[in-house]
Amino acid sequence: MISETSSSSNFIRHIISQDIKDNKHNGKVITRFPPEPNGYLHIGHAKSICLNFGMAIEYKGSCNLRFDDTNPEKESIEFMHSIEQDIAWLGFNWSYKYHSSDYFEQLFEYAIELIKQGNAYVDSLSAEQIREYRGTLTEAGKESPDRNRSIEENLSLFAAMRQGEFTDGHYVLRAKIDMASPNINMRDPALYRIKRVHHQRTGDDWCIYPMYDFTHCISDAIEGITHSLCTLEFEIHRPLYDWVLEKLQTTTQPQQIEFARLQLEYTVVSKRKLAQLVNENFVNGWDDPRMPTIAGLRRAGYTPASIRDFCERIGITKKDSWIEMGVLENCIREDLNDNAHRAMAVLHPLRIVIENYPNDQEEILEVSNHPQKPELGTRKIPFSQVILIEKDDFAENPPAKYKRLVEGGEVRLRSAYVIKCNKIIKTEDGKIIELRCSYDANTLGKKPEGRKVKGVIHWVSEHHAVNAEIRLYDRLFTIANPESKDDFLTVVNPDSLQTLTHCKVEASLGNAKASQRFQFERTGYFCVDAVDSKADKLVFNRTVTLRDTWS
RNA sequence: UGGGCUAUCGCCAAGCGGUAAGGCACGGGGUUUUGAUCUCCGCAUACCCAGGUUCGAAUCCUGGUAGCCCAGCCA
Repeated sequence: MISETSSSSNFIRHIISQDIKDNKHNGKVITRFPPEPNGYLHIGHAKSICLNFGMAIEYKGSCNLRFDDTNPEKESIEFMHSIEQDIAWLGFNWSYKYHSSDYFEQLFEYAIELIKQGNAYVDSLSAEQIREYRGTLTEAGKESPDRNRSIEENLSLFAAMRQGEFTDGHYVLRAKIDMASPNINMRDPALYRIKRVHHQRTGDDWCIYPMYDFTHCISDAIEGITHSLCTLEFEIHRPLYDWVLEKLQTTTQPQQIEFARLQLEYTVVSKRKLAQLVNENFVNGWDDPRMPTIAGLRRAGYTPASIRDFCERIGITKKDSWIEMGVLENCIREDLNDNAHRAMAVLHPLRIVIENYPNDQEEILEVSNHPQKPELGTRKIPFSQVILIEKDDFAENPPAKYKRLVEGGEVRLRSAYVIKCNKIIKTEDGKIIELRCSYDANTLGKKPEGRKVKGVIHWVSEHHAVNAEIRLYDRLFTIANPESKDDFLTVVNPDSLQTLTHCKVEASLGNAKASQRFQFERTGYFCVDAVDSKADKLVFNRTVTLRDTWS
């Protein structure tokens, strides 16, 4: 279970702390995470999950998972499964799992209660008419001719609605509030609609389904939720939330509190847009490592702890804000820097023959898995006459301050010897295909005598290295706010994925397990792709690069 | 121009009448067999603007300005 150490507070903690002090809700804290099962969870949901479960943990309360499944047209069991999996992966345990549909019968009874009070009525206006009658932001709406239908008639009509005696959309149950309210949500909002759609859980039991505004507050009350945390766009619904509970005199009165939703630079989070990226093949599925979905982040190699850390760092406020990508990246770097084992992988191999190293010799070097953490153990790395280094780590015409290998220069092979480049071998058309070097046998684990060697580069033994495919991912969009474009697809980054199929990784990586994470020294953090990597065909995804203060 | 909400460093964010925390980013020094990590230092006389109250205001009052949200039988 996750324990929370909070660095700075936020307004929701203030409210909850005060409520506990006042013994409101008998000092209890019960929250809920209420996703609609109509899509995959994304990083924005992670913020809400961390908040709701986090408050419950911090205040020794509880948090329910509640599927808000009142619109069967868009929802499915598959989405429920993925949502549960993602929450569990993030490290949270719900106290109870509920569905709004569990309450359909009670909701129906509550609706009848409202009708009996004279606070709801069955309306025969069409959707278009209701829109016209609603008025505008600056003009009051006008009352429906059905508004003063008798309670008895409303009761029998509503019962008939449930019995399936009317076609879809023929009637709607509405709250009777105030058609002149400056808050449009209070202008007799719809409570129930007729919709003959098979529900994933209740099957064909119902042909009328309750609306969000009616369902959510009552569901909260039924579960004894104390603090109903939701995003800012529901703020304007709060008077309705409170109205319903007040009229119904529910035994508990949950308090709705709104916070600003997460906006992350270089990403898009709307379901429609995410679906478009998948359907039009800009990415390879909902769990593509470039997607801001939890599944995508997981496949990219993000850890649950790093995402929780991110959610804690960005804070909770009511202010619209944009979080820079660097914050998320910093969180995963910090985690992986501490915990990922180091390894060597050559992405763009360049062959080196060490001429003074016996060609039939082979050494097994014992190398630390983490330079600062000996407790993470060691691994064995073979060294031999022919090795592979990164193309970039040799320069025929080096830029200023270049400290890797140059002709006639020396460089340290990480965890091995210092070598000197004696000769460049080129093809007829001038391409460098090989380097002839010599090594200083007296530099294994010790500094070379009489000179300083600044550069350190990674390498693998050609004969022992394992083939791997490495996928280099970059941000999916070329501008910070893709939503600001009329067509966000025009700002998709064409270079967001670079697939390298001829990489060579050190032998120890041959038995890496699915999803295992590593730091490939000097190049970044990578994880074994959970879907495509096979024993005979390793695939690594780049989670994030190392910080680079040089280029 | 109806109503609701918001405004503190490039990006986040504490602060709740006693004289601007922290993180990310950025700049610079040190350590280093990863140009990584680690470490040290620097980074808002100032809190959207203008008045006012107060010994004292980012915090209270008044008046502005800007941004976001609401007219689904979506959530």
